[in-house]
Parts: sequence; structure tokens; C-alpha cells
Amino acid sequence: MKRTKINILTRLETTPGQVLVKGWVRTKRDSKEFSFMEVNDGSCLNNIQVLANKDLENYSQIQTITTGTSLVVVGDLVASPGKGQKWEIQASNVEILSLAPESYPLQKKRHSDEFLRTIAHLRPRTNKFGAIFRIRSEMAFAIHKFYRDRGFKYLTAPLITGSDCEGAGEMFRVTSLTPTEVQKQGKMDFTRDFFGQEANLTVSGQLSAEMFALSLGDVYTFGPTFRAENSNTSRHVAEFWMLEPEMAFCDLNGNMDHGEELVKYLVNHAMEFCEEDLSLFFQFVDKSLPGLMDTLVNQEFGRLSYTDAIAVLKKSKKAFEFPVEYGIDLQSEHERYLAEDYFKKPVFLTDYPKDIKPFYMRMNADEKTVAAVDLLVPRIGELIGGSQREERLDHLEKRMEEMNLPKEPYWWYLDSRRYGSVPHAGFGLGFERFLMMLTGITNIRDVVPFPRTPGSIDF
RNA sequence: UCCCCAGUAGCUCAGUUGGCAGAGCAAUUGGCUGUUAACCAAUGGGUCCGCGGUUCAAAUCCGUGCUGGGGAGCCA
Repeated sequence: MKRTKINILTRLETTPGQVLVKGWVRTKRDSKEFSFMEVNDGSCLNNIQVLANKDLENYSQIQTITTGTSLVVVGDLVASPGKGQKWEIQASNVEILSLAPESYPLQKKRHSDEFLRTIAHLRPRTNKFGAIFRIRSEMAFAIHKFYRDRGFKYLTAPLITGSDCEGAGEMFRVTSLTPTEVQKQGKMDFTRDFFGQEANLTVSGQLSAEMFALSLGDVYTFGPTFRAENSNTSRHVAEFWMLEPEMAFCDLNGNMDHGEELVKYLVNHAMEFCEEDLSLFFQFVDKSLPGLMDTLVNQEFGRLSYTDAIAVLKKSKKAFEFPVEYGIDLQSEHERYLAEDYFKKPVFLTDYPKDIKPFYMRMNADEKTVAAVDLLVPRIGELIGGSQREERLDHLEKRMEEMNLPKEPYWWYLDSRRYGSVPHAGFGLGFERFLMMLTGITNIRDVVPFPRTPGSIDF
């Protein structure tokens, strides 16, 4: 007999008669002559209720079943006379695969997120974390579907990189030198290292994506990214996933149009395909989520230049901790004011002063600002950061000189501007931040299966 | 890295002015013929985060370290 997953079972209109289910017991309620067990197999939020009565040959064994026990159940799927579920299984056979002894840390009550982080290997067995990670899986698929449907090509950018100054933060060093060798040499001698030069884990796939956009047209990378920043916040992890589309023949407006279409598509996809799991977050995590979803899908995102944003902030009567002046990098409080109070919806901020942005962003005609764009989302902050890239070789080289960047390591990057350069643009979207926005989860460690943060790499 | 807060039973927490270590849930055992975080009863369960100090006496006060949380910076 073939196993049926619970997400299929609970949606059936008519009973197929006998069914075979495999899963884990979430809770058991005993009477003298029968037991109710809620069995979950991870395929969906719902459990299936299994009724085992004392006629079963191994009933005394069944009575020892505890929360967390793994089971194989055969029985008839029948309409449940009780409230709370459509179907239940009248078990004709219950096989215990493995009992979970009393030390099993998950109970049939609510646990704190902080406690569950200490048992990250077991937390996907809870309703909330099961739902999070099913949504995460579905959203990764949705990203690929969105891009495939639009003719984008998927690029796997290298995770080990030789460029050490991509400008996006501290990097993790990759080396095959042993501590003993380093001690013997008295220094890190990179010429003796695996690659013959310094190597790091990537902080962005952008430069690779640009090369492929200038070859395949529209591309995207979606993969892990590493930052060795000593950031101890609810919004940062050392290893996270980033989506980076890069489009040839695209300017800043096209970049924003694309970002808005992407976010709307992903939210719609979640509401269509993760309805049941999302309902848990709507109900128990953040009751304002449905409103935010509605705003994301139905309202046009705001668009505002940095210069105008400074004017808006100066005009506001809000007392900011950090004073607003043209040229400053916007602080969290400023971004929150713009997205949450002023626009009350996502807003693209564009055309930042060149001095606070990296070398590859395209210089605007005013020679003061560059074609940068950040998407600020209420409660989340910066969800997207991107730009139109500087495609003009002379401008790019001038910026690198101004910023004291060595040109030699970038010879291949500059080549792309030397041979058939075209306007192009792209951005990075933090996958975990998107999931936080979708679920109302406030700590990024709770949307990553096994989060890596300063001083923490268990599991 | 900086600022603030917290650490007491498996979990969530209370613990008054420094004076016997507590509750709910969970677990264990028993009861109960349709339960829904089932219900009822009984039982067991403690390095009060570690180290040092003050005191007749410290979960409580002081110092220090560790861990966790919130915020800031950096950013996605």
C-alpha cells in the first residue's frame, strides 16, 4: 500500500477508504479504551487525527506512545464526528517506528523563539517553524519561476572569490594553509596558498552577474552570501541568501519597475500557494500582516530622490536622534519615517550622493549623485539595494581613481566596458528579509534553518 | 563593537525589607466511552548562569566573566 501525505489527505472530498500515513505524534489524548493521536508528517500545517482503540493487538504498546514518536498508521479515512477536523483515521494497525523518550524537549504547548533557537535541529517539528520553512522553500521556487517565465537565465556566481574589495563589508578568508605552515613562515604567504593569492567567500555575485548580463541579456543569481561583520542584530546573519537580477539595456526606472513587479509577484505567489501556512502568521505572529500584503500587492510603490527625501525629512516635525543634512547616509530612524509614517507603503529612494555609494554606480548628469536605488519597506527597512551601473569606461576609471581602487584586479570587469558596453542595471534582494516581511518574524535567525551569527555555529 | 535589559524545576515565570525554594504547564503513575493545548487525582523534579566579595545569614547587595534578548552602527 502506498503512503499518502497528510496535505493530500486533509484536502480530499471523498474518502478513498483505507489509507497509509507515516509521521510524528504531536499530541496524544487517552481515554480508558481508546487514544486520539495527532499525527503530522511535515507536508502541511495540519495534523491528521488518528483514533486507536483497545481492540488493536498492540494497544498496550500504543499506550506508551509519547509526543515526538514516529509512527506508521493504516486505517480507514472517515468523516470525523468531532469538531476541528473534517477527516480522521480509524486505525486498524499502528506500528511504532521509534519512541521519543521523556527527554524530548518539544511539548504540546507554545515555546519561546529563544528556546527553540537552542534546539534548531528540532524546531522545524513545531507548527510555526514548519510553516516558516515550507514558505521559505516555496518562495525559493517562486523566484526561479518568476525569472524563468520572463526569459532570465540563472547564473551560479562563484562563492570563492579573489577580489578582496567589493566594498560590501568584512569578508571570510578562504585558505588551505595550515596554522603550522603559517607559524613556520611567520606570516600568511598567499603565494603558497591554494589559489596563489588571497581568496575570500563572496559578499555579492553582482560583478559576475554583470558579465553575464552583458552576454546573455537578463540574468539572476540566487545563492548564499557571506559577511564577516560583527553585527549583533535581529536583521543580520553571517551567511544569508541573496537574489541578484542584472539586466542589460536597462536603466534606473526599468530597475525599479522590475523590483516592484518582483515583490508583487512573490507576495501574490505566497498568498496563493502558502495560504494555510501564512494564516498561522496572520493569526498568531502579526495581525497587521494582511494589511501589509494588501498594500504591497495593490498600491504603487513610492519613488523619491534622495535630495527630495532630505527635504521631506527636514520639513517633518519629528525629532530625529541624528540630524538631517544633505550628504549624510540615512539612518534607520529616517528610513522608517519615510516608509512607515510619510508614505505608509514601500518606497524607492534614488540618486544618492556619490560619496556614500560604491564605485560601480552610474554617475548622474549633475556629477554629484549616482543612479542608486534602495527599496524601503515598512517595518523591514532596506529590502532591495541596487543601481544602474556605470557603463562608460572613462567615467568608471575616473571613479576608481578617486576612490583609490587598484584597477589591475578589475581588468576583466573593465573589459566589459571596453568591448560593446551597454547600459545595464540590477539589484540585490535579501531573501531572509523578504521572508521576515512576509511572515512578520522579527528575528532573522528564525527564518534561517541553521543561522550563523558571531560566536554561534552550532548545528 | 557600543548602549540597555535578563538569566530561579524540562518550558514559561513569581519570589515582598537580605531570613525554610514556589506556581502553571510538561513528565511519571492511576482514573475516565469522542477528545481538540482534553479532563480529574497523586508523585517525582533545583549547581537560583559561573567565579569572587560583603554579611550571623545572599536567589536577593557589590565586582567580574559567560550566555540570551532589545536597540544602534555596518548592511541584505
